[in-house]
Amino acid sequence: MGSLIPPELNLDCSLTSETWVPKTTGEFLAEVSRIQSASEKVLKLDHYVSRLQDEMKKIDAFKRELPLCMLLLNDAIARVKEELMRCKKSKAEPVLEEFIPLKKSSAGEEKDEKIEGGKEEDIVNRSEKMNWMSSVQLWNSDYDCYLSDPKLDSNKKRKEEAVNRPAMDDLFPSSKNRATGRAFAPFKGCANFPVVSPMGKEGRDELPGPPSLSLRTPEIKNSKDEIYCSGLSSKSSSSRSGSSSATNGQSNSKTVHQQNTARKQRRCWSPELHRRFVNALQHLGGAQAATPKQIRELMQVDGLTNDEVKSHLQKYRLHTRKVPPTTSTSTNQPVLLGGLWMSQEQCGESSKRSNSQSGSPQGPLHLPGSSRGTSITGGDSMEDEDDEKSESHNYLSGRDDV
DNA sequence: ATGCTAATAT
DNA sequence: TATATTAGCA
Repeated sequence: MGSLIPPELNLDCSLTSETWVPKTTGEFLAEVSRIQSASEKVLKLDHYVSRLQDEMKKIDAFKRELPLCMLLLNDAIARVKEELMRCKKSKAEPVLEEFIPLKKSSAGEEKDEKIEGGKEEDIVNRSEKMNWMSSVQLWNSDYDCYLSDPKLDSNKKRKEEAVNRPAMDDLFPSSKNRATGRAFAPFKGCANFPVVSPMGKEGRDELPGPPSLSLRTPEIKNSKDEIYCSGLSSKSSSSRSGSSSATNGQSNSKTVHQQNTARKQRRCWSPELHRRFVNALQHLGGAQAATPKQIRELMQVDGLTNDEVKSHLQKYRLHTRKVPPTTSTSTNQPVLLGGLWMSQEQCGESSKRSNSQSGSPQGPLHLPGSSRGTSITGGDSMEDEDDEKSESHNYLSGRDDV
């Protein structure tokens, strides 16, 4: 392989008389500026550019994860190239050399025109840059889609029956950070969309004002990061989202394999959702006593269906059965149960958010409950769930695993 | 409507 | 392969 590498890219330090010592772009430029010989400057700059490009190639594979690195690198390359150009120019007109201000700040515009004589490197560069740009874009849009219109798919997702369900869910930033990377993605985009109660389920309507939750099941997922769970969003707040039709020109059309069988999208039970569920369960007297319908009503989650609740309840029962809930007894083991269901929160599975403290900045989710209307403001930290805390419950230690 | 099982997707 | 969730049936 080495043979393929053009001399400029060769890392072998021996090529250069001196050992290559990494310098920051600023340092490097400053150093170069001290060089008198224009041709030497060009040489150095060129070399530096090569190195930068070489590194760029290396991290190319991780550009998604390292957008900032790419950016910095790109920026550095632009700066150096700019300088390179100046030098080359000045080489032509040596006289002006001293007048040339070395300004490093102007990274913005890059002129690709290379004087190298139109070597292919030039092309490479350019394409590389473009490439990078596009990838970033991709990334963004991708994400965007994800936020706003999951419907667009990405690779393989299952069917979208989504038709009547506006896409959306907001995600829990907290729980979402997956190692995969989009950690830094801006979540501001959380879409709470206007809730629609698709199913016209009776339930929640009766309750008073409600911050009922709108919860939609995720339309689709990317094979990779897919899992975004739906969060809860308050109905009232919604009203945005329209814009999201960002059907960015992604190549989403890729694999939309819609299955003929319109199978429902899996309901993602986010931690919050689950909390509500458990909460409701308690109000109703336990998993065994509660009925799906009642639970659903108590939960007041928009879009949640009886079937879903039923299913979840079933699973819940199974799990609790496995690990005998020593519930109220003082001996409760927070452990098992908690852990048990934690797993279920796959949605947020990797949600180990560093901030162990309050642990749940999740969303603004208030129980409608007039019962506990208090904590609106500080709502975040401690959940209002009185029950939950008092109960020693089992299960949800959802807040933090630390 | 609820509970259980089979089917199916992840 | 195991598990989670959905679909169907009683």
